[in-house]
Amino acid sequence: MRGDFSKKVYQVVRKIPKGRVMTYGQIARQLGKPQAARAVGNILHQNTSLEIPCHRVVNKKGKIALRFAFGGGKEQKRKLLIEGIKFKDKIHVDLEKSLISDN
DNA sequence: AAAGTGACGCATT
DNA sequence: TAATGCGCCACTT
Repeated sequence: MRGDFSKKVYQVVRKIPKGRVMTYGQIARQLGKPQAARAVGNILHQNTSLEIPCHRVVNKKGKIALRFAFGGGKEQKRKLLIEGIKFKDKIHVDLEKSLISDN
């Protein structure tokens, strides 16, 4: 986590409440860089810190990260289920229920 | 310093 | 509706 952008990303991710999720794009937009969704994912991928609830970040379709840092997507899913987040299928969370609104 | 990478997302087929 | 293409951007080599 060298750059400023990383810090901002972590800052936002830390604020995601338990039981809710955000998309990479939302985070990018919230940081004023609507085109940086991919970079956000990249940064979270590198993140190994357990302090940051990066499991609460999914892509726009609600798909979890299959190559999650520890234990792959199954670990991410496990964490989300523990928080009560509902899944539409094996790899997609139910965004209608848990996605944080943009405003 | 240039080129490669990918936990993305939108447009186009 | 599913596949593919491709621009984007922080980070690593």
